[in-house]
Formats: sequence, structure tokens, C-alpha cells
Amino acid sequence: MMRTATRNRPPAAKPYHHGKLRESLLDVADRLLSKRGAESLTLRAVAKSAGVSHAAPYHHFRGLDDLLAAVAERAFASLAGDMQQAAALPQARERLLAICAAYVDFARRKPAQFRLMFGPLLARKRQFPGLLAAADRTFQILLSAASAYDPAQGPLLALSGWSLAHGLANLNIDGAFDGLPIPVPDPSLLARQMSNYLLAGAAAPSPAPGFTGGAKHS
Amino acid sequence: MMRTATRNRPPAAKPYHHGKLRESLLDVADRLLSKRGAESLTLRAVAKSAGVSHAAPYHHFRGLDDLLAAVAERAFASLAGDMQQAAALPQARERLLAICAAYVDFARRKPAQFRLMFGPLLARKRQFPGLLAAADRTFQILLSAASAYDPAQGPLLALSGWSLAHGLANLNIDGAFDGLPIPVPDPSLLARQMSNYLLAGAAAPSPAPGFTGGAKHS
DNA sequence: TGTACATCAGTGAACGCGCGTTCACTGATGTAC
DNA sequence: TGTACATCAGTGAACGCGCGTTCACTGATGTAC
Repeated sequence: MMRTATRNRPPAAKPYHHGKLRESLLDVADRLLSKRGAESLTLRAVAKSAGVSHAAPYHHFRGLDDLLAAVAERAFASLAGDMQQAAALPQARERLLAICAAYVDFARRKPAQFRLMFGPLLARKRQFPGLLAAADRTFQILLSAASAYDPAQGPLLALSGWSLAHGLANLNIDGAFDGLPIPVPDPSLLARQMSNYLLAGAAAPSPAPGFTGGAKHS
Repeated sequence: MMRTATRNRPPAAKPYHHGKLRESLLDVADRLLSKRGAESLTLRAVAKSAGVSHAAPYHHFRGLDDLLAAVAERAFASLAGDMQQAAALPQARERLLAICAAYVDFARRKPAQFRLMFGPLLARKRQFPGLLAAADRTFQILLSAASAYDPAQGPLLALSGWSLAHGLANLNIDGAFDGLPIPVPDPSLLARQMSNYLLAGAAAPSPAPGFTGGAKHS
């Protein structure tokens, strides 16, 4: 015999007050993003999926953008988690390779979330402090790993690795590689191969960074 | 005294038949994209800017997507032109650096076009043969330059350079670099610095491509 | 332990908007004879 | 050089849709006394 703090009520009856609507809305939005893509992520669709009237979200978010920013913030936290896990490897080189691969893999598994994270909201991240902080924390993981690998060139190496992973992730999920006249390896493997180039280049006898050495071939 | 093939008419009167509406629509769409961004690129807005009723475009395009694909196709041709110009440099190494820099610079100058080119349409490029062909031609320029630099690793180097440039271009125009805790150089310079890493890595004594060598540091 | 009352978190109807697309139409053009 | 007529390329009204947001409301909760 269960006793609740409130008085007994029929257990299956939908309560007027949801209790954790904010959390639910974010969960639902994330699921919607995975299942139906960014196009269908509207306030009304989210409210409907949460089983609530379409005006209810306004008690928890200032508006659509505020909700989207919260979803993106969560997604950044999820990506940061993946990257942090990759950063647990002992060797600095392996850490960097794994972080890049994790980045590309995240985009592959959650393309809609990935696009949202780097969509128009990001340019207005100052308006969404939580989003800004989450994005910063994510970059910090990569920056730490890059600095550990090469203290002198850490920042530039981090920017390079980020760009490489970001470009590969985007091209891959956008289908840019489909039907190319050359064989394209699996994205995760590709991420490691490309990162290898970068790291070898960073470790190389430094060809006057920023300006051109002589051509090695041709 | 000017003579026209058709009979005289008041010169300023707007003719019922436009004559070159298709071209005009594409021009207008491109201008709209530059001035007001991707959000405002609707069939109705394009028609209105071209001074024509909003149903008129249907005589020249199957629908919105068809027009967008044509705009993207033109944008690819424009990017290919920039890259081709960069590919005129004599040294293979310089060619690659310049191509990447041109890519990043194109995105900086025409962010809305760039986003359209790699937007949802690209995944359906098979439905738009002109778009497909234009995208292929663009990639071919990079692939040729990469293969000239290093015949053995051409394709992988091209994919790497593309990813690097694409990521940098996107992160830059999306504002991802704003407010970062490290100094971020000018994008074009950054593109060259990063590409230098890549090229040095490709030319390096080949650290077992695809698998990890030992860490050089740490 | 009650009771009055402020506050919170829902509801559902309504507003206005801009969109892509369709439709019947009409003015202009080009061509066959 | 005319004329009939098919075809082309416009017009403008209309349709239906889903969206974000606002509003007055009401049910539920929590708190002061």
C-alpha cells in the first residue's frame, strides 16, 4: 500500500501539473531532433510530443530560441563527455587522435544536434550564457590535449585539429563525399589518418610556420 | 535614331514579357543571399525583387528547390573560379596553400552562398545534375593539385585539405572562434598555417598512415 | 489542524504572418500558309 | 505582306498550412497565520 505526500488519486490520470516539464521538453526535443531532424524542431511539435499544450513551454523558456539554446547546450555537454572520455588515454598523441575521432563520430551519430550546435544560435552565444559556457568547456578539452602534445604550438594545433575534425564531420553528414571519384574511407578512420598528417606536420622541423618553404615535389 | 526589330514602344514601359527572367531571378537570388542571408531567400521574395509576380518563377523552375539548386550551382562555379585562379601558381605546394586559402576566403565573403552550397540540397544532388556536376568540378581542382604535389597520397591529401579548409571556413563564418581564450589569426593566414602542417605531415617519413606511431612528446 | 490567499504552471482559443503552390486568365510572340 | 492560330510567359486571386506568440482563464500547490 503506497502512501504519497498528496492525497490519493487515480494513478494513471494525467496530472494537471507536470512537475518536470522543463526537463521533459528538453528530452523530447532531443529525441525529436534525432528522429525527424532539425526541420521539425518547433515549439509546437515539442509541446505536443511532451503531451502538453503548445503554450505551456512559455512558462519555462522565453521563446523558441531559448529552448533551442538549451538543447544545444545539452548537446555540447554530451560532445564534451565523449571527448573527455577519449582524453583519458595515456599518450598525448593518442589522446588527440581519439578526441578528433570522437568529434567526427558524434556528428555522425547525432547530425541534427551537431548542426544545431553550430547553427545560427552560436553566433549569438553571448545571449545564451549556458550555451557559451558549454561550448567553451568543450573546446578547452581539445586545447588541453593539444598543449600537452606540443606546449609551444598548442593553440594553433588545437585550432587545426578542430577545423579538420569539424570539416570532416560536416562534409560527411552533409553527403559531400557521396559519389566522389575516389574511394573515401570510414569517417572515424579518416579522422585518425588526417590527424596523423597534422601531428606529423606539427612535429616536423617546422617549415617556417605561416610562410611557404620550397615545394617538396614537382 | 535607333531602330529596333520590334515596333517602337515607350522605352520605360515595363514589358509584359521579361525576356531574361530566369537569369534575372538567379541574379536577384544571389544578391538577396548576400544582402539578407539565407532566411530571406524565398520564392516570393525573389520574384518580388525581380519585379515580377510571385507565380512567374514557376515558368522557369519546377519549384523552390529547383531555384535554390540553380543558385548553389552558380555559387559552386564561382568558387571553382577562385580555386582555379589559385591553381595557376607554378609550385605545387603554393598551389595547394592558395587553393585552401581561396576556399576559406570565399566562405568569408559569401557566407550565405557557402551555407546553401553545403546545405540540405547537397545530399539530394543526384536530383540536380547541374549542381552535382558543378560540385564535382570544384573538387577536381583540389584533387588535381593534391595529386600533383604527392601522386601517391593525392586523394587522401585532397580529402584532408578539403576537410581542413571546410572546417575552418565554417567555424569562422559561424562565429565559433569569437571570444575564444586564445588569439585567433586572420582566417586566410590561418588556412595557410594549417595547410602547412598537413603538407609537412604528408611529406614526412610516413608514420604508418591510418595507425598510430609512438607519441613524439609527453 | 484548518483556512485564506498568493503564486505557480497548466489550458485552449485566437491573432497575424509568410510561405509554397495552384488555377484560370490574358497579353505577347512566333510561325505556317 | 497579311492573317489565323498555337504556344509561351506573364498576372493576380485564392488555398491551405504551420508557425511563434499572446491572452484571459483555471486548476493545483504552497505558505502564513
